[in-house]
Amino acid sequence: MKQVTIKNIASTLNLSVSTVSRALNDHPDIHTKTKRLVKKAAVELGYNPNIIARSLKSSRSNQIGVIVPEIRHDFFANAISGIEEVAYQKGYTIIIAQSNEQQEREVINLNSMYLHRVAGIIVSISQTTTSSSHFKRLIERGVKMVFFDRVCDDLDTPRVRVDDMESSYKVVEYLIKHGYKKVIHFAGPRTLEICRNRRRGYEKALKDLRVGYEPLIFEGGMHESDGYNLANELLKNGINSCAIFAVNDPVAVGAVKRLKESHIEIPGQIGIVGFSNNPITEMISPALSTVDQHSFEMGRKAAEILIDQIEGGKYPSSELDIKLETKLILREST
Amino acid sequence: MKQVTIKNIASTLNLSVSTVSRALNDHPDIHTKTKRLVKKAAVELGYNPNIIARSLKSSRSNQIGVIVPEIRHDFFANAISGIEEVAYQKGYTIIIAQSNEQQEREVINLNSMYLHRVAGIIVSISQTTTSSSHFKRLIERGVKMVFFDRVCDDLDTPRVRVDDMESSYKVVEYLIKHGYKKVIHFAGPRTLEICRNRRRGYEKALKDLRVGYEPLIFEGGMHESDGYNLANELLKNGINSCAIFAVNDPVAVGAVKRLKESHIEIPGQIGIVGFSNNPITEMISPALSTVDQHSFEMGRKAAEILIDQIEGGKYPSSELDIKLETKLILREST
DNA sequence: AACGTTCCCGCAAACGTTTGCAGAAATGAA
DNA sequence: TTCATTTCTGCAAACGTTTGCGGGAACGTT
Repeated sequence: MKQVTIKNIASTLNLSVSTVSRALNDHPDIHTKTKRLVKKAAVELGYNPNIIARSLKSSRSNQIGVIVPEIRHDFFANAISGIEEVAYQKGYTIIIAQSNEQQEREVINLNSMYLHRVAGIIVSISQTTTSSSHFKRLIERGVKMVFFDRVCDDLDTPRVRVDDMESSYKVVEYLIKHGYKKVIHFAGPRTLEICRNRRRGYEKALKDLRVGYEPLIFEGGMHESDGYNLANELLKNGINSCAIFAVNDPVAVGAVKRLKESHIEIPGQIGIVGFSNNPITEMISPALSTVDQHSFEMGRKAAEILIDQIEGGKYPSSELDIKLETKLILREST
Repeated sequence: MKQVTIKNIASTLNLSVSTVSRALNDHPDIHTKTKRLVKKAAVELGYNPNIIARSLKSSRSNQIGVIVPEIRHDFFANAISGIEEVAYQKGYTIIIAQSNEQQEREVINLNSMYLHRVAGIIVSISQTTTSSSHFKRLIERGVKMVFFDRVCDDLDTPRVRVDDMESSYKVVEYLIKHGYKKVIHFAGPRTLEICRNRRRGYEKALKDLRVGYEPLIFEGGMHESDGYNLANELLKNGINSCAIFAVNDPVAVGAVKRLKESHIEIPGQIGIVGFSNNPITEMISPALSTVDQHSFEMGRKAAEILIDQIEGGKYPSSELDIKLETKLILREST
């Protein structure tokens, strides 16, 4: 079935294409009687505007690109849900792509979005991203970009995140002040600023509270398997009395798995805290203490800022560095 | 910075636009020397094709629309991840929208995707969807559509799902044969075919195995809060020795929550089984028995079929009703 | 009645790419 | 050298919409 276009309406009503277009768009130059006629015919003929044609005329689309490491990851799924909510309300659609923690795929995804002339892009970078040149290139071409959670610290774009350093400082402070003789950090990759900052917060808390021992840091990735492996390493080192501050919930959950396998009492022998507040943390046994970073809200905020940028809003991009409040949620694992 | 177009390359090389376009697309009519010149100039000038213009010319895009009830729901996040993997490999991008379990929003999302002239659409319907006319309308206009998991049973389109009836039959059969004197079903809304089929499997198993009691069905929604409320109702009815077969994992998890609040022994007093195999089921205590329906694979399969349809593949749409194998995973809750 | 102003509509270019068809140049055979 | 065929490139329309600008009709004033 052929699609109905403005041309069809025009020839049906013996009007010109431009008159029909203006009538459909309520242009003041068009007589109200003509407008009524055109709109009625549009409904009768089943006319639907072609967004592709509109986008070509304006040289850009009403689409927002979203690039995250993994869609299935709770935190990112929640953030995407928040982004979609705002985009839907403001008349934008979302193109989504995952980098699978690979910088090369991130580059391909970014280029694809550029080729689609998206209105703007929201990104949380992969854990292997070591250069921001692919982002820089598009920013230089005028593409609006907002980063959330995992950001590039050398780019002058809006960012939505939490104060990772302060939040992890508070976690470690809490652990120390509640009797844990030793606090260990399961860190993430240094390529990620959130990991560097969470690590800094850990180190600063130890220093400020004069714990009298050197920082004990185990470094791995951001997945359950990493937490599992680091806990394994911990046990191999004969450490079975401490608190663990894990870089995120999946790592914490993986560690819990391994500790339970060795019948380590949580929190009796080893306490553990994650970061994110994924739904799973409430349900595992023991229920996991964690830092809530409001992923849905983070997504919403990122979308609001990006759309404000796209629509020529009030804020210059270099003035936006939104830090959402976090909240330490204490459950059974501490 | 203005975008470089074929026109810029053409005027730089003193060639026509059509020659440049053909050279870039390796058209056999163009001399290889000319092709080399054009490609070199394209790189030097920083040319990027405009996908919008291409899409206008072909009257459609290389985009796949995906509509799910909720992005943040583990099952859907996994399925979307699987869809994106295949789409990425086959050179498609994904527009994503969530219906938030509302038929009206589903209609709006569908129309938006039509206006964007997506190449095809993958859908899992909302739990309030009672009519398929909005899908029918687009199918009649030639839009390729594939449903997964929650399908419309009156549409002649490809579907990817599991055999819900058979799978739930096996669950109930297992529960009965392993000593549960009474098996109760926490059902989902009847508007969803998966819920009706899971319920049918439950009823058929009871009948076939001549349990001597009537089906005991509590009906609610598909979320944790529904499971919590239904468990509350169960306890209020004074039932504290049985097995529960829940329509999906969130409902099962919600029920577990409520039962633990009342210090009911799982599986000692009440056994419980979910459906899906979300990651959370492995981690809660007790670890939840469930039916694995391979959500990532379901997404992959739906995308493969849709792209095959788009690219004029081998299978007529009315011959495709893919049932993925399920697997009963026994954990601590039974 | 004439003239100036306003209203209403149409022409045509533009956005960037693709492609059917035509024509000029090159090539080979007679 | 001439003619037929092949090669290579260009013209221009098309996709569907938007919009600057121009012109004819209607209207109001003198």
